[in-house]
Amino acid sequence: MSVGHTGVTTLEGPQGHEHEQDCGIREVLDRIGDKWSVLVVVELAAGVRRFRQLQRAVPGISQRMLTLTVRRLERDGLLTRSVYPTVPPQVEYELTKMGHSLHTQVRGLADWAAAHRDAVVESRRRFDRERAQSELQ
Amino acid sequence: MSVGHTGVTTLEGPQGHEHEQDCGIREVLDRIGDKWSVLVVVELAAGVRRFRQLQRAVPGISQRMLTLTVRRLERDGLLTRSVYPTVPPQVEYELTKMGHSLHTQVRGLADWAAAHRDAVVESRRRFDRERAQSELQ
DNA sequence: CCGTATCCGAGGCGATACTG
DNA sequence: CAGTATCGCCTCGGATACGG
Repeated sequence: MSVGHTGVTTLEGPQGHEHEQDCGIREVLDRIGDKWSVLVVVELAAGVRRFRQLQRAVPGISQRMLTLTVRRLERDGLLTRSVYPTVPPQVEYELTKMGHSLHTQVRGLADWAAAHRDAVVESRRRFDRERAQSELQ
Repeated sequence: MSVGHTGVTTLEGPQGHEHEQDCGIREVLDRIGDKWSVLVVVELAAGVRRFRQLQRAVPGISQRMLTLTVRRLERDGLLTRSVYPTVPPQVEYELTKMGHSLHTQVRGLADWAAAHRDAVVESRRRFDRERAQSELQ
């Protein structure tokens, strides 16, 4: 894998595909299927953000993961990173047009989740209950 | 965590959230953000499938992961599992109405991916090239 | 403030072997 | 055919410390 650069744990996201038989879905998931990307996109959809702002806006994220996440999104052309050589340094992140178009799709999923959350919860409850039943014998 | 049942490694998917500050997005990702769920949903969107059929349709998936994946989707009410006590046993999986509605959203993402794949690839190329540059000094 | 480097644990997932 | 049980790798990601 040609270890040439300074070893940022790899910017390539999850990792290499191999088969490619599906549609482009695996491709998307390998991009934004990780723990934080989507949340960052959503936050940035609301407007320009600085590093700290992002970190505060996305509750559990660590500094390391925020860095990795925005770098990958930048690499994919989903956001831009603007460095202002002030003191202290200041960096602004902003969604690109493509980033916003992705956000639209993500909104779709979020809306779906909101609309079906109750049904999912109820389904799980039933499933678990019935499962508990059959375990008594 | 009340280890009561037969230990299927947990059907709860990824694992428990904790903060909940975002929208319902983390929720969706915890459901279908794993390696296989979406691919199974997509395949089932085409029609009823049996276990083997699914496994063949989703190239890299192992027997274990297919089992876990369909169980979780069933638990969430996204698909139904019908067992026919024939010999040999025969089990059919079919998307529920809710499963199909999810599929619609997933299609949206897939279409987005298809529409922007080239742009993403190009963006990466540029990013990596420029990165290689600055590494020479 | 904005990163990067290193260490390390947790668990997702694959391989394999075994039941009904 | 459909599913379960074990085992172990390997990668993601959190904690921490340091640099510009």
